[in-house]
Amino acid sequence: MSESSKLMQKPTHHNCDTCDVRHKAMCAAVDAEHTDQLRAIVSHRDYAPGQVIFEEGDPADYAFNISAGEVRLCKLLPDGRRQVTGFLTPGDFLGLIADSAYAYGAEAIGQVELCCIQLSNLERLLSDIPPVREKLLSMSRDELAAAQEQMLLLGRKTAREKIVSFLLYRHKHLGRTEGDASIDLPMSRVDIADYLGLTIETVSRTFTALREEGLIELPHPHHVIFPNLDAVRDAAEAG
Amino acid sequence: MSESSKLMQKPTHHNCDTCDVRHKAMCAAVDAEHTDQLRAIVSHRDYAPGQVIFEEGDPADYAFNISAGEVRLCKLLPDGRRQVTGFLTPGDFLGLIADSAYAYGAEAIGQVELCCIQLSNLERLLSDIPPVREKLLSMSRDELAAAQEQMLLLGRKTAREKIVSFLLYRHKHLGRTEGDASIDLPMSRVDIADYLGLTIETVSRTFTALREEGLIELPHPHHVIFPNLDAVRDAAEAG
DNA sequence: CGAGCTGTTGACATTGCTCAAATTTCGTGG
DNA sequence: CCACGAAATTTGAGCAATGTCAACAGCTCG
Repeated sequence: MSESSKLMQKPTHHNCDTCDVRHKAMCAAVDAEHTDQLRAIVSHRDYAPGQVIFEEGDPADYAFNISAGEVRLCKLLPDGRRQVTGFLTPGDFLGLIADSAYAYGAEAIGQVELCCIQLSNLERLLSDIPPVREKLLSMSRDELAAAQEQMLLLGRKTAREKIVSFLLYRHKHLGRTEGDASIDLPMSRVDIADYLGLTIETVSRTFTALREEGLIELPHPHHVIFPNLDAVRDAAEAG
Repeated sequence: MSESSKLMQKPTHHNCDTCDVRHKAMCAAVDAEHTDQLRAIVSHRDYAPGQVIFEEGDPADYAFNISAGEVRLCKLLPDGRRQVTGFLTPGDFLGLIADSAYAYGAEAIGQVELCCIQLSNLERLLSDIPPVREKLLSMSRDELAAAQEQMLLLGRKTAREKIVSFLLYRHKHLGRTEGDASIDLPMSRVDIADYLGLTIETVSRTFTALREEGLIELPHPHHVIFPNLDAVRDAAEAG
């Protein structure tokens, strides 16, 4: 199924101590005393835009943490219809395993850096350092809550509400600085459509409609400015 | 928000040793030596059909295991639109917590029996018996994989495919005996519609269409017979 | 400068929704 | 066991949101 893993660029070693996302990632639960053990078992890999990290159903050998860039998770139907089940950002854990195979495919959106851990090593880490398992459990709890929220969006929100919810989510969780009322959308319209259960045309038309109403500005298809954040919040669920 | 928890019927004590679902539930990871500890902290409660177990946003004090019956998980939009994010069956864990509040509401579908554990006790159990944390992690992995699958269904499948996938899922996971090509649907059409992101009319019409095509028999709205399981499987994702 | 990709816009088709009414099921009491 | 009323389900007719197909525009890269 996947030659993809062989296409990975060659491993490079980075330093866990200076890792930008250490505080957000699973590794935050590794105390100073075990950092050597952690450093010994992780490696780093870079991916080019669009590159496949692994495909759904591939035998799972590694788990990953996102160090930089953004990753899309995809599930496919036999006829090619695609659902993007999530976008991962730095600090997120990557590698949901069901029956020792990946439960979704993962692809780099832009340039991506991953921190890789072989599963056998991860399991040893989990038994050696109880807080890591706790951290992982708490992270999957959060992920599950996010999945429930996404089901509500997919099943019951209108196209407009889907787009607005998506934009607000990005702003809330990935806003650069406190006062910055703007967000980047590194992914394509196809990715957004497949994430929200829409077509690219509907996504595009909805962006245009929101722009014409003055709810957003679109200086560039991948950058959104909110002139009035509260007005956008009103549009999210109030119909 | 919720007077519901006060409406619970009075706790009764059952025996963990004779528990029907012990092998499927979280408790399976509790070894014989710790069963006393387990028995000491669990209680049982019964719920009548339709009764609210807890609501989304309620402060979370208890976690549950389903002992008998079926439970629906619900999320609501301010205007009343509802998404059923899952149906839980005996052995399932209930009580996803985000920020010390329940992430969804839970309601009994038919008569339900729950095994209840106070969260503080559950946490003690988790630290005392490492395999329990492992089991819980593995259960939430499964749940997350199921959630991804449901996103694919909600975002990309047609009404017909949604219904067929739903029926096949029930058959695969809840079929009574090996050869039994029939399933029960204890929940209402409203529940099914809200689970699949459809309206009750569409659900009903789709059932009728499947019946007229001979793919299913409907001796009763809550019982489905599959005269030819393979034909149904073909209809699931092949468009 | 032209090819190709991504995004936008337009015209039309269709799935699934809305509103309304008929029918079946089910609980209750006689 | 049967009758009655309420609730759940099914069916019908028309409609609207969103999808499909097609053309066009803007940008990037060679």
